[in-house]
Amino acid sequence: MPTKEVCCPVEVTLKIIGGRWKVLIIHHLLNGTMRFNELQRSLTGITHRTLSRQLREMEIHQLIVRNNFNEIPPRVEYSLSPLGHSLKTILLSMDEWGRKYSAVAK
Amino acid sequence: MPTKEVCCPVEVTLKIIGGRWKVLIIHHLLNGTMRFNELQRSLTGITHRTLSRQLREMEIHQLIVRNNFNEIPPRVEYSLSPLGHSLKTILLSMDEWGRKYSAVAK
DNA sequence: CAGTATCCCTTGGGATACTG
DNA sequence: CAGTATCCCAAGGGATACTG
Repeated sequence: MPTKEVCCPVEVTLKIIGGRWKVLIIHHLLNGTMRFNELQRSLTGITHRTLSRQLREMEIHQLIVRNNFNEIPPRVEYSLSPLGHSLKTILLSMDEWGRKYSAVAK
Repeated sequence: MPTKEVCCPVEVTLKIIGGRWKVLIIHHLLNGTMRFNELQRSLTGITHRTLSRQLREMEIHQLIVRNNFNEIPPRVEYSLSPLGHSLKTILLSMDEWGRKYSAVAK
């Protein structure tokens, strides 16, 4: 497999929301706009370097909107785009299944 | 982060179905029982070593049932457990979102 | 406050050869 | 047919220091 072709739509979605943090970031942004450090404090354990990269990827994938106020001290706000917000259904399904799994399996 | 604690149910689900192949395996098994080589032929590009490991993990997670007929030549069939089958909702949501994403974004 | 720049380490998964 | 055993590599992400 030289090129990792992704053919299936399910795979596309997994590519976009996969990884350690993205779903958590989306989860927090579902409640509204948040600033960078505010997000970092919510996502216990994430480094600002990682948060920075995750947010940029999600911005490129058009899931979130970055609003830089160009103030001193800096102020940048992140919010979900309509596309990002439309992931809510999947997140809810995953939340529900995760609870069931934790209750049923082991 | 010495221990990668997973607190959120959404994260639990992502842990279980994340990775390159699991959703595809589930997708194929939704149509019914399949044998090992049959699965490998369907999942273009996967090596038997990787398929073997993915299936074992999914068996441990109780998503699939492994049925070894103890015949010569060997015959092993894999099918979804009820728990595994209950992921169908999520897969469908992800499929739908993936299609929309591919149509909308870029 | 909101980031970049380096460096490093773990993990997922591929290639290939061998086995009951 | 249905695997296991070795070996290897790239990518994700953590730790830390620095910056506008």
